[in-house]
Amino acid sequence: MQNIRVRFAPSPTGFLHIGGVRTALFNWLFARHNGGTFILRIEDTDQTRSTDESIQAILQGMEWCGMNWDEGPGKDGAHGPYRQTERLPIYREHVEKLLASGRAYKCYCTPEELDERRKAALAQGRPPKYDRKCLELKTPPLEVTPVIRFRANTEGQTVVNDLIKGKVVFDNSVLDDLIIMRSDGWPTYNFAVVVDDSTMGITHVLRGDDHLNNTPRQMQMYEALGYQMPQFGHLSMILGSDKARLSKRHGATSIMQYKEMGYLPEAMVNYLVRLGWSFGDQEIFSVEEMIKNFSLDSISSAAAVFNPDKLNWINHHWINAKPPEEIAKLLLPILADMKLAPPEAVAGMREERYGANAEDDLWSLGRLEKVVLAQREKSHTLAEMAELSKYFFAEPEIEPKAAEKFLTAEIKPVLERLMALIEAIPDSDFSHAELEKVFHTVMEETGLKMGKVAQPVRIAVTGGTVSPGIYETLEILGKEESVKRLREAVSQIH
RNA sequence: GGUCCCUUCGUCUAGCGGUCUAGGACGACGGCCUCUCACGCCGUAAACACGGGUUCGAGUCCCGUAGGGAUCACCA
Repeated sequence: MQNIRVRFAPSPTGFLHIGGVRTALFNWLFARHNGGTFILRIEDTDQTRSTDESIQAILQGMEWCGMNWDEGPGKDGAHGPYRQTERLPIYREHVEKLLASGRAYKCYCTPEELDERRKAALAQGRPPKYDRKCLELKTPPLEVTPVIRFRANTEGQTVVNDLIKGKVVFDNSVLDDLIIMRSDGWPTYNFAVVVDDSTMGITHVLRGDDHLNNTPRQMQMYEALGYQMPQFGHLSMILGSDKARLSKRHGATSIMQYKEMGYLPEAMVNYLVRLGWSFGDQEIFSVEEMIKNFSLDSISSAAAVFNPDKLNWINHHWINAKPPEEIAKLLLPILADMKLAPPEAVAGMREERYGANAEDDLWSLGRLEKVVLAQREKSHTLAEMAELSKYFFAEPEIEPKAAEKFLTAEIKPVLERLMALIEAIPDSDFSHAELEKVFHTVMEETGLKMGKVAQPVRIAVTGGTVSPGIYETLEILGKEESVKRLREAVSQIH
């Protein structure tokens, strides 16, 4: 079998989009499954819209998702360069070839003229195709810098044997002579992709199905250039809840926004791979499982609606499946962003000195891990986990409604007794087991049930009615802090 | 508007002519568990867009219709 070479070719005109990530992912999985080569190419011929910032965002996004490229920016291969702006001589050379063979010609029509004629055609109900005015032009106007057009074959049909959509037939009469090089000397998309994909030895072009209509014209260029045709596969789009193409108004669309909201790359990739691809009834996939089982023929050809609820569920799964220590390391910067941890704590962690010493350090890795263990089953995102864990890192404010209901005069002596018993626990033995004994003692003495005792304590130490198990909560807070908060709460009861 | 693509529960999907009284998952609802919230477990409701063919037999093949999407730039 031939060595498979695929590519992801984003244009750096914004942030890396969720849809782009899925396209990249399918290419990457296809390459990895088949032991092929995955290439990252930057399509930045539109100088007015491309930015270096966007390139960085793309590289970051790819790296965060764990999609490594074999050739591309920072990874030179035999087929570079991998930025279109660095490939100008290659495009020029190919244009010359087409000009020489008569498959391309210069066109002196101005954008204004073209626009006018397009509108006129549309008004008369005719397709707005270029009229080939300049094809046989004898005396070119000197004051106009020409563009180069590809001379399309408008006879017969072009058949795309698409890997995903199946056989798609186009009448060549729908094609027109499109511009392949602009007056500023830069190639346009349809031409640049063909040149790049051929010269980079791409064997399979897997891209969004918004490109399906471009395929017949690109196929003609392969022919005209004498290049071997790759196989095409067109992936369906990702839609928003209203079935319109996913965009900002549906919420976050940049992959790095998801990182900031506390989604794990494992979850994003897992969610995205299941959007349009399936493997029996399996929902949860590790990257290894995806690579092992990935196949083009189980890709759906229908568009899929992006569902945040399911993403949350998958993220929840991976938060619980990943080692707590790693989650703890990811949680800390988020706490810092929320002003619940000092920047030094984050810096300390990066230096790996962190958590080695102080037991009383609120942000030690060990303590953070306990928080993770206590909160992860109720967290859909790391941001949510941080939000739920506020009271472990700062004094809580007690919710008035909860205080009114649970911190009553009747419960005051119970809390006082409990506090005394907690204080009597030796520092060295302040554990789940000892706390349990204390609670049971109080319950026996008072005849109260667990719920009657636990809930006031919970409110006293966390400020609210929701927290992990009360023993875990107190243990994480530590003896001193627990007693302090209880005392404070009791003193508020009159 | 032309061309192209798509159409199974609200959503992601299984299904590749008989095993479909259509399966799984998210979400919803109900219950169990329980110190709160969750998790977990059990259960319920929920779909083959419509109409014609082909066939002994169609969710599965073909053709229409409808609906949705994409595309028609000196953007990619």
